[in-house]
Amino acid sequence: MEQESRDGSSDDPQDRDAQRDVACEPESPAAQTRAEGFQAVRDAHRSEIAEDYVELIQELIERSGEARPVDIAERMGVRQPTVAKNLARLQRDGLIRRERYRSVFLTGAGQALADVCRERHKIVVEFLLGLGLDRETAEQDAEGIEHHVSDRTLAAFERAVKASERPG
Amino acid sequence: MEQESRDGSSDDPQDRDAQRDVACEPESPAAQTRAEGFQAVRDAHRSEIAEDYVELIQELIERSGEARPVDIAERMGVRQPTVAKNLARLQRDGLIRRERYRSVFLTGAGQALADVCRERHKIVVEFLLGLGLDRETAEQDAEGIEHHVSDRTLAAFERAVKASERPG
DNA sequence: CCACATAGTTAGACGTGGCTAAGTCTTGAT
DNA sequence: ATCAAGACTTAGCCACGTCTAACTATGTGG
Repeated sequence: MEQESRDGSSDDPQDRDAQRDVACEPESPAAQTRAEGFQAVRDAHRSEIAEDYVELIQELIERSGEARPVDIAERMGVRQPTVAKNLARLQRDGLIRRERYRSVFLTGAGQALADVCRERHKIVVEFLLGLGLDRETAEQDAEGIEHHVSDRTLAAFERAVKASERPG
Repeated sequence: MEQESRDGSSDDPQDRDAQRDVACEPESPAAQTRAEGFQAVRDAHRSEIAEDYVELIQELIERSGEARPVDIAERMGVRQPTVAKNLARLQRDGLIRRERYRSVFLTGAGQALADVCRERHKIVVEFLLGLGLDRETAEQDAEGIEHHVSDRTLAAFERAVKASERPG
């Protein structure tokens, strides 16, 4: 999606900081790590919409037999043309299948992504509930948090949930 | 093919609305709440950049006496023109002060925002550390998570941190 | 069979947030 | 005092994700 021009090349355009001495320790390896963190957050943002949509589509299909753009729009809190554009991107990325004026269906890839997201969402919600939060807060915060939870952190959440489930 | 998979009846257009009514009563309140959640996430995204920048600017000023665009760019992992654009928006929004070809300074509002963000960041990191995560994972995940933590959830995190600090 | 309501699409605008290329300003060495 | 290097800006590109307005398709009912 973004520019792929910064991958395997030798000339690293990012470290022109050889002359930075006094201000911030030579070569600042901390800055490097930090930059990667921000990069990861930006990457996560790019997949958020896809994840939210496939998760919702899966749920709609299960609950009512089909996923109509108008229902997606209502639940996402956006207008229909917004849904149309986003669905076009999802289709381009091979996550959904559709025909004009018809409902939306998940491809194998879309289904797989939806499964992962649903599981992760469930863990995050249960974890937050375990912290003593009310269901609504847990659900809403999970919506934002779930896309930024690394595998390690998710595992830690799961551990905590399991631990509180059998407190003995 | 999938069109038939909704419930077995061929292409009866009537059961579409029938199912809809059953599955999610008109004007469904659940969908409403959900939509608000997604809206909140979108709102959070819009403030993320501002928060990350003021936090970083505050830190740079404290550690080296000034915040130069080139250093911001390095730590954010983006190019200088990107920083320039974002700083222009920050200035427009009254969070920073600057003159051409000079370093950046926080306004009162920017300082206040930075303080809040720093505190919140600290709580989230400590909370994640308390879960048994290594520092690097905690820092990186906190970067993504912190912008999506409601006051209630932050309070719950803080409680958990305090509880584990004095384990009894 | 036609008309109307609703679902879906298209076109076009706007702001964000990345990028490169190329220009301008500042500053420190000579 | 000059001049080169590095910091900063400008201009222009692109994709995303939102919107409104207006058009088209579908299908129900008179």
